[in-house]
Amino acid sequence: MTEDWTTHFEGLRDLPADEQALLRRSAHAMHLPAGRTVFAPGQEAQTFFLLRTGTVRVQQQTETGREVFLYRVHAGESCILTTACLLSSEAYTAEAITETEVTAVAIPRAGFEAIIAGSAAFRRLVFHAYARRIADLFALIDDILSQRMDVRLAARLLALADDSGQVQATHQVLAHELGTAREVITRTLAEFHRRGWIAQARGVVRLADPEALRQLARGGTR
Amino acid sequence: MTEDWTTHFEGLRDLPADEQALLRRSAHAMHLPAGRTVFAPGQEAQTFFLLRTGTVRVQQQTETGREVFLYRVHAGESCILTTACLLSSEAYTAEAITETEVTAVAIPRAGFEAIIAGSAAFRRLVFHAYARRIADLFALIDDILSQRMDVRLAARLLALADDSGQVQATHQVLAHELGTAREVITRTLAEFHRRGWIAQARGVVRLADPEALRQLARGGTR
DNA sequence: CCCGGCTTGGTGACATGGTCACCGTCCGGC
DNA sequence: GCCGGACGGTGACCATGTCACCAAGCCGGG
Repeated sequence: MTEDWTTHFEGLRDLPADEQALLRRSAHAMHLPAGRTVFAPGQEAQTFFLLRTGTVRVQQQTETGREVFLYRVHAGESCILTTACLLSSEAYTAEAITETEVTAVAIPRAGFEAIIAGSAAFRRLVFHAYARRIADLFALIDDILSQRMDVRLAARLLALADDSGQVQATHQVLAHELGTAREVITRTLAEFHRRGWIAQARGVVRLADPEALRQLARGGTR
Repeated sequence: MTEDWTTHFEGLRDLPADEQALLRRSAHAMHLPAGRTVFAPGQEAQTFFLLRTGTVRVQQQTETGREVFLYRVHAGESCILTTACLLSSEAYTAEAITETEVTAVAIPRAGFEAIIAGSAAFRRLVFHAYARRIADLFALIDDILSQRMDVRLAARLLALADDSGQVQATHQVLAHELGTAREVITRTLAEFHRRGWIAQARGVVRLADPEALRQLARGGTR
C-alpha cells in the first residue's frame, strides 16, 4: 500500500506525519465483491475497517429468525460494532454484508490498539463515528416503537427515490428495510395508491405526489 | 476527595501510581438524592461519571411523548451516552434520572480527555463498558421486535424478584420498563394468574411458580 | 413454442398489542 | 369519615404481524 490513502478520510488528513506513518505501516488495502459476508455472529473481531467506497449493511438475527436492519456503513466511515468488539474482545452479535463492491482499509487488531493509544486525532475519528451511531441506534429504537408503518414507509420511499422520483425495490426489500412483513408493505402501498400518491409497477414505485408523502412523513397526520 | 476511591473500581486498582494520581487530581465526589435529573436532552456533556452506589435510569422521549427505557447504570459502571457525548462534543439525546440515592466520582471534560490519552487501563475500563452497552442496545432492539409481551414480562419479573420471590412494582412501573401500556401488563398478569404462576396484591407480584415463568422466558413456548 | 418453477404481488382470516374510555377499589391525609 | 389520587380491571376498537393461499408475470430448458 504505497498510495497515501489517509488523505481520503477527513480527520486523518491533518494528522502529524509520524502518526500517519504509524497508520500506513499497520494498514493494508481490502477489496470485496458485492454480497460478501464481512463478519458473522459469533466471530471474534480481528480487523478494523475504514470504508473507502461502497456500502455495507449491518443486521441482526433475532431468535425468531427475523432479520433486523441496524445500520449501513458508508464510504469514509467505520463500523462501530467492529470497534466495540475489538476494544472489548467480545464476539460479534450481528452480521455484515457488502451491498456493493467495496474497497476498504484494514488495520489488524494490534495495529489498531497501538494507533488508538498513540493518536488523539484517530481516537476522535473513531469515537465521533461511535457517538453518531449510538444516536442512530436510539433513533432506530424510536422509529420502531413509534409504529405507524405508513409514516415510516413514506419517509423511506422519499429517502430511496432517485432523481426521477422512482424507487427500484420490491415490496419484499422494503419490508426488510423497515423490519416488517411484505403484506404490510403491500397493504400500505395499496392505500398510498388509492390516494393517488404513488404509481406501481413490478419492482418499481413511482412517487406521484412526493409532497403528500413528505407531509405524512413529517407531520404524522394521516 | 482524600480517600482512595480508585480501589472501588475493578480495573482501576492495578493502575500505575502516576495514573492513579492523575485520576485523583481531576476527580471530585458527587452526591445526588433519588429522582434527580442527571442530564436532559439538548444539554452538552461536561462531566464524566463513575457510579459508586445507587442506580441511574437512562431513557429517551419519542416524538409521540412516550418514554423508552434504554438502560440502567449500576454501581461500578459509567454511562456510555456521556462517554459518547464527551468524545464527540454532541448534545445529549436522552435523559438520565437517579432511581436511588447516588454517589459518584465526577471527572470534568478536560480531565477526562487527559486521562483517556494518558492511561491505557482507563481506556480499557471505559471502552469495555462502551462495547457491553452496545450489545445491550442490540439486545433491546431484539427484545422490542420479538414482541410477545408474555415472554418479555416473565423475564422481567424473574429479573426484578427479590430473594423471597416477590416483585415490588405496580403495573404502571412494569409497563414503563417494558415500553408498553399498563393495560397490557394487567391483561398479561391476569393470564399468568389464571395459570397459577403468580399471586397479586396491590403493588406486589409474588412468583408462585418461577419455574413455569423461566420456561416461558427461555423457550418462548406458550 | 410450451411448460414448469420462481418471483412478485394481492387478499382474507386471525392473534397480538396499543389506545381510549370508563369504572371500582384501596390508601393516606385532612 | 371524607376525599382525591393512585392502582387495577375491562371492553371496544384499530394497527400490525402472521399464516395460508392464490394469481399474474418472468425466465430458462426442452
